[in-house]
Amino acid sequence: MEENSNLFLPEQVCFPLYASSRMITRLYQPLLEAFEITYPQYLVMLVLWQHKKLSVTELGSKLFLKTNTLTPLIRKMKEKKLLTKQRSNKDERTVFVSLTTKGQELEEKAKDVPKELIKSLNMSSKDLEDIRAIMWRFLDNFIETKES
Amino acid sequence: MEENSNLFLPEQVCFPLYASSRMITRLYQPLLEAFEITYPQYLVMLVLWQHKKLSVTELGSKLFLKTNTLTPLIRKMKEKKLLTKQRSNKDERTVFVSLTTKGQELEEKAKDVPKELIKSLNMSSKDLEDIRAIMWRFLDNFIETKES
DNA sequence: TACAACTATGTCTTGTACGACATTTTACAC
DNA sequence: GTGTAAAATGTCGTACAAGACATAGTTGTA
Repeated sequence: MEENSNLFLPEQVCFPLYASSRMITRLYQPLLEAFEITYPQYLVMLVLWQHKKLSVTELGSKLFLKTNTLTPLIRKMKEKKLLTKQRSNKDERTVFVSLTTKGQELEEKAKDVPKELIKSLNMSSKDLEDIRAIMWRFLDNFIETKES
Repeated sequence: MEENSNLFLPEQVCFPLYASSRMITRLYQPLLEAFEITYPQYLVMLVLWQHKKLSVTELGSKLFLKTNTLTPLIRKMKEKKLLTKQRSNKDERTVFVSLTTKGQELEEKAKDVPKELIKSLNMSSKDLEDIRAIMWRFLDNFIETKES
């Protein structure tokens, strides 16, 4: 009995995480619709609201995304006039990304998004805090391991 | 101070979950490479190993995927001779999916994947169990809420 | 029995992700 | 100084993921 119970879907650890992640992206959608941005684009905004000006690679290291994903993402956000690109003088390889006035103004307009999202998750405070702690623990360890 | 700390990336709950989910998919890759399947395709296999024969919609309800995602996924897996499609006699709208012999044989070959993956996650048993419990709690509640 | 509502599947389009690889620029060893 | 490795960005191809919508088949009901 139970010989292959490790192949049983409800026993899986990663599947519910994977599915939850997609469901959460769905929950963000109605909240971000008003600003005409997607969830990944919102994440880029979060980083830029905090750091003002970053290279594509720096942005990627914070979001765990490579440039081959970021380049088209940034292009679309540039088309929406949310940000601008500027090549570095010191190092011609580097491209800096920073917000336009429109992008900066979005911060104030979107300030209730996290609260609204948390509400729609309908999870206990303890579960939320546990998730946050465990997932960051995993990510921090993941980076370390990769850099060795 | 801290007026918009809720827009601070490290304070986010969903972002680390989103990023972790992607990193885990990367960790699965080397383990699934030998079987020439992707992680979403592996999830389909998990369901079929357990349930033998399902309609596309039933498969989708277990994986939280709609048919517009599953149809191309199933098509690729059919091309790989892992499964077959069969239209129902009772209800001509319904299409059943079931494994080929090759697909069934993969179960035995892939039986160590979960163990190997868990190892590569490098997380404590407690964290793993907490994640599993919390994420399933969220998903179960998510389904309920949607069905009302 | 019509026929409208519903259901199951699928197509089409848009938007991430990401591996493989190319290009340009910089840094570094000799 | 010069060639070579390394870094930063980007292109290309493949594979999900999901909204909008189309289509064929079924069901409930007037």
